[in-house]
Amino acid sequence: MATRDNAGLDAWRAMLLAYNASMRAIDADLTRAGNVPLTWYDVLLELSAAPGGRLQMQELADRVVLSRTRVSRLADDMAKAGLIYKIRDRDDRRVVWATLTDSGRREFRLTAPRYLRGIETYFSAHLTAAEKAVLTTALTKVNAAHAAARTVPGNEAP
Amino acid sequence: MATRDNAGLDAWRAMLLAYNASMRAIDADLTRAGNVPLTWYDVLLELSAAPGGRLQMQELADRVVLSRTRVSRLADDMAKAGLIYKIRDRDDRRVVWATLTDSGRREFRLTAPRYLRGIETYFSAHLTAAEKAVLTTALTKVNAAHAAARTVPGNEAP
DNA sequence: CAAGATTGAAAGCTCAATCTTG
DNA sequence: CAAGATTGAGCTTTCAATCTTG
Repeated sequence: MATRDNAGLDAWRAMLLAYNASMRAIDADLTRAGNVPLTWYDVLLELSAAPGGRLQMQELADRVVLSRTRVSRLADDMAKAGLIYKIRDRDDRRVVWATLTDSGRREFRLTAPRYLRGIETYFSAHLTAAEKAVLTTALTKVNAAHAAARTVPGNEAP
Repeated sequence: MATRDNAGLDAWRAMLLAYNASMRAIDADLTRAGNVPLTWYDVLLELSAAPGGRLQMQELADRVVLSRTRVSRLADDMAKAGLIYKIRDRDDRRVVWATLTDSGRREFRLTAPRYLRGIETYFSAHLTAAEKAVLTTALTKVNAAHAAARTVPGNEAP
């Protein structure tokens, strides 16, 4: 028994291990080099990509792989470090905008190459072009399914 | 600039998101159903697969994706819950064996189907057979590289 | 009351230091 | 002194409760 569809399990197991090993190696390199931690980098990245270099806390949390709560504290720390600043919206005073400062932009430009090199060294270097392509399309489908599930929850407790 | 080799970065990004979304969904299902947390399940799994249902703390930590420290505490909690027991080796009294109890085996058999169903639902279901195969071979290569790096560190500080 | 965001308490996880045995 | 394992301290992350505004 239990010999049915090992393919899915094998793929899952491989991803689990690859993700953890690569992530730890990349993060260790960044830390060793005195760069900002990966979580901070992720925030800088998303803000850099956003129009005006700013994003609502809500949106930021959705883009970064962290809980809303965590992003709130993270943003406070980064604001204290001068990489971003937080400001309330004029019209809807419930929303808060996290905005990149010049210092934040500088830090992002400084860290990005190291981060990209880490991905290359610890991950991409071991893959062929065809494999990269398949990984991207396949895992993007998985993500799409989860994103759809978030939009249509439908299974809360009453 | 920076338009070179987006393929590796895209694949990385897709894996990051897919891993997190799937993992959270699977874990949430397990928790909601009153099963043991994923970390406990992983320990049960590795012990089940090990000859005699037992493993040194060291070996266990290597197989599970957690630090040695964490596994030590985890094993204590699981022992307190009666799922495993810890016992010193007779010959080399430095090593400790974590051993599955009957209760632990039962819990594993109970949780396994749910876990496998979670992987299927939140991950495998979105992939073709060909994609699963490529994911497995590709990511296994990544893992092999990291395993090799661990065996031959060679880059410590003096 | 609902939505956006933050805070308090607690669990998860890791690093460095320590204990014990070979 | 080195290897196996644990412990203390501290950071990270989350859940539930709270505050504020629409």
